[in-house]
Amino acid sequence: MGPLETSVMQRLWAVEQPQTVREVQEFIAADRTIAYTTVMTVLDNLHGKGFVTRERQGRAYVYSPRETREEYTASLLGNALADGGDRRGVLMHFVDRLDEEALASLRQLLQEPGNDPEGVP
Amino acid sequence: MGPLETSVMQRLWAVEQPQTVREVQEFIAADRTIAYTTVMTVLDNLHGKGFVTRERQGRAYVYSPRETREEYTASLLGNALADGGDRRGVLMHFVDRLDEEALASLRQLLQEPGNDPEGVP
DNA sequence: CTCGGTCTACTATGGGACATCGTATCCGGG
DNA sequence: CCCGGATACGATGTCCCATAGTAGACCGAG
Repeated sequence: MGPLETSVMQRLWAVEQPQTVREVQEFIAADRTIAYTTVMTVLDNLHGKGFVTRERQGRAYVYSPRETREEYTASLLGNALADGGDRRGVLMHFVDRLDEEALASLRQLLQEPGNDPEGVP
Repeated sequence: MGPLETSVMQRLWAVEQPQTVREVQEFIAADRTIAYTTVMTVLDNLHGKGFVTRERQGRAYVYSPRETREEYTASLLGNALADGGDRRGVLMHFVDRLDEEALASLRQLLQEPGNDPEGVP
């Protein structure tokens, strides 16, 4: 995903409402000049790649992210872990580099019996 | 990192000894045709990007990965986590999708007091 | 019903990274 | 000194992303 595509996604993630091309364009245009059609093309590409969904509202499309930013990032982590070598080794280095805040989150998340407590069907 | 670069890295990771261009080329040539100079260029690029180190052995270079595959992957995870939104949210989805084996590894790694147990300065 | 503005669809162009390899050059051993 | 293998350098082709113009569709106001 390129930098402009990333900017667009971050805009979609930052607001709750689905956004029109115009809204996204105006947001990015606050920082730098960018043509309306450029943003439109990017949104169309993102739609083609399945990163966003869109729906007609009047004659315009409104775009929404398919996943939340956190879900998307979690997918990235999952994919990287899946084909990045020995998983235990990867996780070892990964937690080694986490700060205390992240470690605390992780410990808490792992204690909660999110899935099957001691799974007896 | 492109597909050929990935192949080359995986070869370097798969063996312990530093590899010459020739050795890497022969390995890849087992699957598909590839010119010696192509592999050389890729290794040179990887060196330029800091993914591998090299050292002269006679008149040839021998190449070694700078990091283990697991360290490298862990870096990817760390970077993705760092700029992927709310870290707690990301971690939540991440652990949600892990299988039991990975969860067990993580739990064990988090119990070991790797850094400061209940750090009192 | 027609005009004008807004939106989309299609097309095109340029840059950068990766893949690919040829040629020129260099160097050590026989 | 000369040869074979290695490196250095550079040239192309391809693909993706960024960028944007133009043409056509559509809707609301007179």
